[in-house]
Amino acid sequence: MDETATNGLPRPPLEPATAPVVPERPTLDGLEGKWSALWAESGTYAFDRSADRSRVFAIDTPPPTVSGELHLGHVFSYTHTDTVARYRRMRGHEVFYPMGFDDNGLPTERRVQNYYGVLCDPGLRQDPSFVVPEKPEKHPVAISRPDFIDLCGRLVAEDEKAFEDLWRTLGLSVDWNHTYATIDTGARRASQRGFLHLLSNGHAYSTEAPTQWDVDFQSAVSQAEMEDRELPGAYHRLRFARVDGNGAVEIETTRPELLAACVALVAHPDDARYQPLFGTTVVTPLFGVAVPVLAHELADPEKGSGVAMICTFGDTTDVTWWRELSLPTRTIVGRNGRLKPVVWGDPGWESTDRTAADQAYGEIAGKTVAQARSRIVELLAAAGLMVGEAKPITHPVKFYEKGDRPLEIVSSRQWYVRTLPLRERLLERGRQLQWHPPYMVHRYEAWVEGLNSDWNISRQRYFGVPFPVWYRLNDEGEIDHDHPLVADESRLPVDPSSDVPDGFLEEQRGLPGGFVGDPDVMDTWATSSLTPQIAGHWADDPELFAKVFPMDLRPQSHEIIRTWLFSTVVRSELEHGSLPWAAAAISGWVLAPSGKKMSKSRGNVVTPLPLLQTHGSDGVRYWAASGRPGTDTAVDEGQMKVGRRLAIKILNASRFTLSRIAGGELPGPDAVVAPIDLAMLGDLARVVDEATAAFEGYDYARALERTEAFFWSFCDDYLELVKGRAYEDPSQAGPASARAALGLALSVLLRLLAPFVPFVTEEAWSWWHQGSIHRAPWPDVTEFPAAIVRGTVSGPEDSVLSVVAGVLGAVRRAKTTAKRSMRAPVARLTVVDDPARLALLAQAESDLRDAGGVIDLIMNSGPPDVGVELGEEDAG
RNA sequence: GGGCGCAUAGCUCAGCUGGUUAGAGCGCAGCCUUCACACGGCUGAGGUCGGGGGUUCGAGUCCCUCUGCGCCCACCA
Repeated sequence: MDETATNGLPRPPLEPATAPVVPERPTLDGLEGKWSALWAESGTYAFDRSADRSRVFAIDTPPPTVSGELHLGHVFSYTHTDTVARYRRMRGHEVFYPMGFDDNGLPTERRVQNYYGVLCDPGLRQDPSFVVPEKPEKHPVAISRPDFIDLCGRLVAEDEKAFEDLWRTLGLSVDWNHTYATIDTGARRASQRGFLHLLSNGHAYSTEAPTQWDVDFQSAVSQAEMEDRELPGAYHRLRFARVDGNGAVEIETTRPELLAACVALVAHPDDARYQPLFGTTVVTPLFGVAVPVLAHELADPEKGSGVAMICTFGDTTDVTWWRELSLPTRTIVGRNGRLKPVVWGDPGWESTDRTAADQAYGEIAGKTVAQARSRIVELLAAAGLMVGEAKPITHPVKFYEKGDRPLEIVSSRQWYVRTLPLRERLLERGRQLQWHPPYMVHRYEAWVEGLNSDWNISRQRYFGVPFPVWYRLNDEGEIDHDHPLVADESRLPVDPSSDVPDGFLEEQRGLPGGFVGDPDVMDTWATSSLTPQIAGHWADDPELFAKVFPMDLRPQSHEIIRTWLFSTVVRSELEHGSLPWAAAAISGWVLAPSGKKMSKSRGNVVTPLPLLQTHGSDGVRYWAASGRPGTDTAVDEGQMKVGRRLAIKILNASRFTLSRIAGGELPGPDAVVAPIDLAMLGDLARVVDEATAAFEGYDYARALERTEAFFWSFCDDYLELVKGRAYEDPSQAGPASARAALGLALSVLLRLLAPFVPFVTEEAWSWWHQGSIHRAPWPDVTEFPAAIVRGTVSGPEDSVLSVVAGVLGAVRRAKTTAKRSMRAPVARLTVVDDPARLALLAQAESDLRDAGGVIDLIMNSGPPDVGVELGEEDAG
């Protein structure tokens, strides 16, 4: 049975059917528990690493964030991937389908702090006597980073168990021998190894630079983690006096509190109004700092008065101006979001009126940005330095996507990956990737083209992967950032807060002439950008990694194209010089039943477990698989009910079909000779072709739609038409044809449906087969009767089946109109049609008589019409 | 401001390279109960495809334009 399928891979063997053993009353109840346990026990989805590389289909499964619960969106998109995985497995691929858990990062860190009542102090040494607090203390206990990470690990282990249970209930065909967590040893090793390679190849660097900073989280934030929010603000018009005494320059600003950080004014070089001012000097109001008036193209003559004040740093434009115009640094906003103390008169803080400056600044020092803003406006107004009233506006302000207060730009030391020089190569890689749906490539391209800074990968947090580097301290105790001491790869993973660099002793930590560890951890994307390497055991199992990388498929949602997909492409390009996968399948979002996006703040998040219990896993999967690739889909319990009904129908139709073919040997495909049987199988063969083509393009929804439509017509019409004939003497050609066709159709249909409704198809399959349907071969045209293989069966337009089904429909309509039972006999059926169609009808005349209860059948040539005369029902 | 996507029966959506009277499911209405399935079956009534223009023998299906919705990006003066 080891045939080669059209994709060049050996087909899995199709076990011959066994004598059917069908339960009296089939039920969906308990199928999830029964089959998920059996699949686990028999390793149905275990990856065979001895498989040839060409057979491997590897999936870069998205690791869900473990903080909190899985929601229906997860069920939705993971089902999509699972249908593809199951299809690939049946087509002869050895599917590498791991599962990860994203437990690295801020959300986990916050939960641990609250759950255990602890705070991480990276300055502390690991305490060997540390015990897990039973209850959170009133005041948080400070603990070392290794102990903190240990607690994080404990907490997420519980979540991960719950996740795995849900995934098994849903029927994901994941290989549970291949799991990882983004904070586990393997992930830390891979992250640190990847980082060291970036460092040694010159792709990573650290520098002190203006950094987007969340003042609450006290951490840097990368471009990808930022979002705009519309916030009310106001334009304040301020007057800067010219030092030559020739009047004043008026500027407009939404951030008057940064006046003390002003380092220049700027206008567009072509702006005639300000050209005479370029090169002159003005003085800041209140603080009396002399600043130049400069020209730069980014200044917009249309905005405000056409002149902007450049502060260090109000926004990213300020950073650009500061860099390109080589301006001095005069920062006043601290990392805590409050205004830092400043001594006017010190170098860099020269003022024409030191006393006034001190007095004004004293009013705002120590205040938050928002508080300082109101106060400074009062001071300006009181001093008559504001022109007119503030003009309220609404404008976009940058936030950390998880943050509550606007980002500030502070100066700090960070690690960066050089992505800006890669733009062209990354665009090329984007074009090489197969996108499903194809238009999703635009999101990637827009992002790459819009990159305006290198990728900041360091975060000032604790629960994350530490940078595997230390720094020497000179004799004055100053840190030498330019010559990091790196860990040897064989030692990874290391934690520089507790591990010691080679050649040093723990006693030298923090002392002049000694060393300090890098205090930061990596951005969560710096780790998750390596999911193919982590899942494939790049750092510790090169043989496995060679089998699975580059992977075949990255499934993910569209909103993280700019983060996860992008960063994975970057890392793969820099580490391996290749794409990380051949294709990316982008799923849409699940919307609340109202059609709105689900979010915790809206309180419309739908949890999956009750739905799985109510509609069954197959029912929920059916709903999920009906959602087109890349399309946002609303939660629809109606669709789940339909899915459940389909599952029940599969059980009953299988049972019924098996009752017809039971008893005696099932004839092979070439026993199918009756025209109507061949017509049905011809239709089915086309469905196989369509479903296969759809799956090849990752269009699982289309595959399901075609298969399901056929299945219902199979039940409604074909089964009704042949159920009588199939019961007749099996040694006769007619009954043998029906039985062979029924057996083949059921086998093919169950296999076509298996990726979508794995539980019910496995159940029905088990009634007449050994082994799992999920390791059976995907249906193939070679299984069909030779007549169909050669394509001699006509299309659905004029098939025996379609003509007969049409007449059967007319008979049913007549019975319904007459309010009679479907079992009512038809005394006389008169079919008028053209001779060709009548000839087709004649080929299935006895099946039609059986199914319709037809006594007399008259066929006349003429304009199409069906006349039905109902008879009296037998008393008996 | 730029880009992408979507607008087809009451609802959720199919309709692939343009071709006979536009499809499905849900919902709705009616009918049929024990011989696969009431966790059911059968039948039916509902759209002229967001508006306008164009190409074509022919357009829901291609082009232009307008409108509405959603998303992504953009230098917050």
